Amino acid sequence: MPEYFEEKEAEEEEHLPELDVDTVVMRLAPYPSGPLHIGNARMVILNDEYVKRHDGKLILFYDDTIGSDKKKPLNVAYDLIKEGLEWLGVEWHETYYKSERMELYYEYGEKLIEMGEAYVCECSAEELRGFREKGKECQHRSRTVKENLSLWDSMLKGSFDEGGAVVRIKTDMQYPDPAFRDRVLFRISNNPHPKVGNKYRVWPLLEFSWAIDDHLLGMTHILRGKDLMMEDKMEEYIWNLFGWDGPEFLHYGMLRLKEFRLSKSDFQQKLKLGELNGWDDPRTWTLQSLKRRGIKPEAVREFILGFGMSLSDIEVPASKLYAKNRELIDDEANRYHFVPDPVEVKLEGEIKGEFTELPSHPDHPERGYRKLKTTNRVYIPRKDWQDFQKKEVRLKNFCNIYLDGKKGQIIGTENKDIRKIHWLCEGLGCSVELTDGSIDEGIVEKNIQEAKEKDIVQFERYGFVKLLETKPEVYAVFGHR
RNA sequence: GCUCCCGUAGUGUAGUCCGGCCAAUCAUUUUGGCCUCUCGAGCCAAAAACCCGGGUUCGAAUCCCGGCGGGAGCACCA
Repeated sequence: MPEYFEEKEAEEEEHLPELDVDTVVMRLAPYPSGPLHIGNARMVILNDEYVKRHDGKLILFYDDTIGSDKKKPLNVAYDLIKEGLEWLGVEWHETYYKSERMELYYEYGEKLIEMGEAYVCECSAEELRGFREKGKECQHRSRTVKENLSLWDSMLKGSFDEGGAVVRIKTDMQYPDPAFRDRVLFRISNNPHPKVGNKYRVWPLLEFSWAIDDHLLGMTHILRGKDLMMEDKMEEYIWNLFGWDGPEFLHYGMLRLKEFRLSKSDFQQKLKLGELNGWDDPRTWTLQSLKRRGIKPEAVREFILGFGMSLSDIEVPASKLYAKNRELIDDEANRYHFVPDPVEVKLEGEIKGEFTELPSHPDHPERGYRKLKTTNRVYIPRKDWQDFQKKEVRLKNFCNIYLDGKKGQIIGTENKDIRKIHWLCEGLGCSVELTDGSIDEGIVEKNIQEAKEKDIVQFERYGFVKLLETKPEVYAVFGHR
């Protein structure tokens, strides 16, 4: 099977621009508010891919600052993220946590204040926004270094309430890009942190902590979405102040899955409310959920790599991912009959034999055949039962019938060139969990108990599913058609 | 409103930096046909694109200017 993947990959043209360097040091910076989902996969895979191609070093750096009320770090997320990375085949060499490096950020923050490049600001968020829009300096900006240092000390000691003071960098309030004007470097939060509890109340913001760490850890390239381009400029600004040479930036455009728009934090919310069954609920599109649906990590990787490093903002249908996955699983997935929402039809006419045989896989007769019992009571999907009323249809590998209400007149057994439907005369109860969280109930052939749990199989004319349980009844998760 | 980014077939993508080999690549999609006792897979064929307008040039998808369209940022989120 690995050979099969290699062949496929060789065919695949990949268009990642080459880096003109010997080796690279790069980082993955997930925020632990939930497991990785398909929307995070681009960041992960691109970084991993570049590092592998250049035989470099990849650092897993949990970006676990305190976040916001809407976006809180979550203890279970650390492991869920790791689990997702391992599943994707990402190889990283070192692991760091922002929450363990707070003293470092304080140290460099203080340096910036000493240098007169940062100041403590007591404006409210609204005031700050107003001044930023107008391009005006607030009254706190002109404080002396000494004042600032003392106020910084008060911040650390806890003399300010949440929202009471922030540390801002001095750029230029006239700077053309309003987003860049005197950005906040540190702020106060009383929220407890899953790893360090209430030990710290003053937390750095993304661009500052990265400006420090990207330099300290010797990053050569920062690969991030183009939504973070402004953060590049901020990091560069800070490196300049310290006289550091910074890594190079690489960007990719915004990728959206057509059928998926929510964020990790949204799911955290829904999970609490019981609207979702878990972090691997198909509606979350987490890596865990994809695994559960029988999506192969290789399919995800190829899917992502197919977009290259394009800076265009794109919206892609999930069918594109499914197409990749189908290429990978069609060959291995054995076939079974599953009749959702079964309707019983009474056959009229002679039935020859008690069984019929069907290949486990049409392209692989060597895998053997499965037997299906044939009686005069047959179950077919309600959809087919409706569609083929007053029509002739073939029960695959069994017989041709003329369907009239709940009766089926047998009119032969030869393989005629008419539409074929799947059917069952007996079966096991089977539930299939769909992508929208609903369940298809039906019956499946008993032969499925030969399959192993976690196997990916195809329910003929229905789709590829992953078997979660086969005994006593069958529980499967729908992958795709 | 301000700043930045992007704009090639239905959807993505290659080509854009270093203009000609691009009457534009590949995948997917759709439609035919073949094959197959699945509306799966496979094989063959076809459909289908350089946002618009100027300019530079012998020559522009590629360079310049101007529009238009889409996205992101302007959070004490990441």
